[in-house]
Amino acid sequence: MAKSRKRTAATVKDVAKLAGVSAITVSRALNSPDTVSAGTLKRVRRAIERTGYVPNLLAGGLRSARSKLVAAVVPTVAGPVFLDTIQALTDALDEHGYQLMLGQSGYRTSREDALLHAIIGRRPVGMVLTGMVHSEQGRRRLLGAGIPIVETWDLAPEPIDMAVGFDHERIGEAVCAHFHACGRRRVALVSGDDERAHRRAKGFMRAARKLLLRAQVPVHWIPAPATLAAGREGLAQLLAREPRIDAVWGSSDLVALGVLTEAHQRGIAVPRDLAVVGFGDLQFAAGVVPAITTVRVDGARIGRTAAHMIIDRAEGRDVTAPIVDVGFSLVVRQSSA
Amino acid sequence: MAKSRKRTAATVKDVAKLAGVSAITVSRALNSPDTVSAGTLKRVRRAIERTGYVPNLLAGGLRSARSKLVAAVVPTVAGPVFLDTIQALTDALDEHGYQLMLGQSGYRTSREDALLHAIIGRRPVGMVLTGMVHSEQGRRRLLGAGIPIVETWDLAPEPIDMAVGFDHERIGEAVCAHFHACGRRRVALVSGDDERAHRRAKGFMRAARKLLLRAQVPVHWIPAPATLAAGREGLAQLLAREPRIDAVWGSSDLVALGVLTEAHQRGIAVPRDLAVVGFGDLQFAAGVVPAITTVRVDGARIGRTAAHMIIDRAEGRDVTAPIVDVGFSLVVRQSSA
DNA sequence: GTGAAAGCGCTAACAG
DNA sequence: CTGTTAGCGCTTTCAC
Repeated sequence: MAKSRKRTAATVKDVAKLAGVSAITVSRALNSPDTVSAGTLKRVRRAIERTGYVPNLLAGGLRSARSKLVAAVVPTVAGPVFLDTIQALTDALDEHGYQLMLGQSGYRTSREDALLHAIIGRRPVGMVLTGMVHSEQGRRRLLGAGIPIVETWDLAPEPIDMAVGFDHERIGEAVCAHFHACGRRRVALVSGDDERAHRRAKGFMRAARKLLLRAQVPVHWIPAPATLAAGREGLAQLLAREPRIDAVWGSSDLVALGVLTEAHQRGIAVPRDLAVVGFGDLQFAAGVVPAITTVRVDGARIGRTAAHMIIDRAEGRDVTAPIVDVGFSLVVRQSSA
Repeated sequence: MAKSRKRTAATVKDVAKLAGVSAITVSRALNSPDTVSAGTLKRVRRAIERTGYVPNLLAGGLRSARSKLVAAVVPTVAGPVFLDTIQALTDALDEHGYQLMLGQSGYRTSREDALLHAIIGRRPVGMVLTGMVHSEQGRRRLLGAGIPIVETWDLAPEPIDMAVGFDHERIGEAVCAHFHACGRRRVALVSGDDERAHRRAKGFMRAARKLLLRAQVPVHWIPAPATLAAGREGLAQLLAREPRIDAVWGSSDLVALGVLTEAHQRGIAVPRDLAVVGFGDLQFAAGVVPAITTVRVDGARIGRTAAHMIIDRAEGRDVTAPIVDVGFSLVVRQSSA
């Protein structure tokens, strides 16, 4: 073979030459096959097959200003919280020919800015944010990018653009109300100290004042990441301060499992002596003994909804409901009676 | 303002005009600041600030054929197995100014091909694959793309290009040897039926024949995703077939926790009557009671190593060790004595 | 140290 | 239904 076909990837021109048509016809055969005659289509397709041509979407995106790339930023992928959302997001995007670019902000504001810069430079058609954008410069950059933005996992009071999530404070209220309904009065919290957990705790405490007439709710704060061990430690610390607590809410099921484990070790009967509730409905929550009462949020729905919002806007359709509350459900199991 | 600066993003030209230099000088100020005089640099930087210019990396990548985009494909992100790898990968790439594009192959061969097509079209500088590429066409496409490829989580016998992972069969042997050392003879498996789990099971059985002189090891296969409930069911099924088993290996810690739970419910003492081992060293494994003996794999190291392999090759450096075995460790805890 | 011209691979716009 | 021309925004030459 005279020409080394290996050195550089095939382009529209190569395909066009082989098929005996012009470059634009190849482009059309790919992007709007019905505007091309059946015969030509067949010849182009064969040429594509032969050359192993894969269209350079960078070039196409540059010209058409449609990159079919959607960016998502999460604080961290490790930690099972955002998984369902990411999975559903990826799947929904994929179904429509879009691709996901993933970034981790890592709970640090410092890198947030550099990350946004790197992402915006790739001209995604939209962005999905989980966790707030903290810096003012960051918000300005995003606004300036002029692309659809969906904030998730939190119903921001003033979203940059669109939002799909739920009300963390109301979850706190609901859990407290559940404890109240179970006849618990000496409630306590073992909670992570990220922003969303804080808001859930805030809702819980507000309800505690109203329903349980308790001004003070003992809280043991744990640093990220929330682990089972932190849950065990949390219960131990709480009991040291308040031996008579009768209900504990953990900020994740992992924490709740830790509380359960520690209670078991100390011979504290759950739910008789201590009611325990978690958050997230992680895979093990329903299966352990006692099964963990928890709060379930439809993470997959959040991801799917976010994907469709971005795609709709990217393709020029209006998004009728730019703020979606997916709600939550309290799943009552054995650990709280 | 006469010209609407909002409608379309600022380009090099806008910045150049404002700074009173040519476009190429702006480019140089950004990509090789030391080739530009200090005064010019300052003026360009101010102009960038003022215009809110964010370089279009698509255009740059098109021209320079360097996209600074790395693609990763995992079967699924939900399921905590690949998380550490993805996290470390994202972080390591980010540190070097690279971005991650994430795809899910979803264990289905059908979509694998379309996914590869969509990815290659974006001309990433490299790809990280988790789980094998099954179709022949897929392998050809990858080879044809001519970019560095790292296969992870498995030491493929004949990697497409590079590989970083561990030997699943040897893990199976190690677990079986551990059971043997604990004096267990009537061993059994509760295993997922994906390819990697199969290989671990294969190694286990080979060792069982040698060490325990058992030709047959009872196995309960469970469909993906592996859940705690499946683990409970698994032990129940195994006991129905073989009431006298004294050791069970679950293909994930979640499955092992299910086995533990079911054992507890039936009054089977662990580890006295039944030794239980898991896989993955998930977050809860060390904290539950009894703590779960498990196999730990350094997922983060896999991700970091893969990232560096890709970056090295992308930047023209040689990768001295294109196949890296990160090994594994058996973490012995209370659930097996 | 700086600039002008050319072109990466593709598709929008306008013919025919 | 198909082709020609131009240009997306940047960076690689090659000049000065």
